[in-house]
Amino acid sequence: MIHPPESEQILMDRALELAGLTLGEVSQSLAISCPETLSREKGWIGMLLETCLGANAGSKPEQDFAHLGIELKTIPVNQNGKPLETTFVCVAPLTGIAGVRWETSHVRQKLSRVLWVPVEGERDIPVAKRRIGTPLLWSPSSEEDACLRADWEELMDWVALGRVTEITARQGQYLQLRPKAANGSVLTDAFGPHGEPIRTLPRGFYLRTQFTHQILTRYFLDPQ
DNA sequence: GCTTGATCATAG
DNA sequence: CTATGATCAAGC
Repeated sequence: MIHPPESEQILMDRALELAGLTLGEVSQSLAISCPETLSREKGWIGMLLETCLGANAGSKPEQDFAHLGIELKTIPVNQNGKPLETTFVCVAPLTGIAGVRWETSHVRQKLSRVLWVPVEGERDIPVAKRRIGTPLLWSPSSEEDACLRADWEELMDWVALGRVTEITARQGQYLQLRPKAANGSVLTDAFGPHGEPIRTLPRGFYLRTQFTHQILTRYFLDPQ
């Protein structure tokens, strides 16, 4: 077990050391077997990187590096550095949301500071041969924060009005709401349009690829 | 080709 | 079931 990094700089140094390595090389050094495909282990890359960077493994509802206030996100990209998938942020609260505000929302807290680690994600590259890219530490700009807030407020308004089942992934410029469950039979509590209790699929907030692409692009074109 | 809706593994 | 980690794959 690798111990948690004592500082942001140490975390970045560790992440930088991984840049250029393949997932096969990294997993082998940790004696972890690398799957042929991610179809049955969709979170494998994220777990692998958590292990090498010393994140507190497990399913605790807090940031990966809570003592540093940093969340780790691996992101699959193509050869041009363009994200291939949306990025899951957190589960959306469907009950007990009276009084929830953007400022104290889980979305904003999770995204307050993120260590993005791009990883080659094209499916024609064997998992073991996919290379890890240059990491980048990001916090939302005031513009990005405002955009996310607008999307979040619209989506949460619909939830508050009992319209969660009407929400589509087409809503939200950068932040969308989609199912987040093991399968279609998983149900959670929510409220319908007349305030009546209903059972519906759990939903999660996801960042569109356009948004994460901007983050990666901004960093490489306009480093701080 | 890209997005939306559906789904997979694991821990507690 | 809910939390963590996400990608799959049908359909537009």
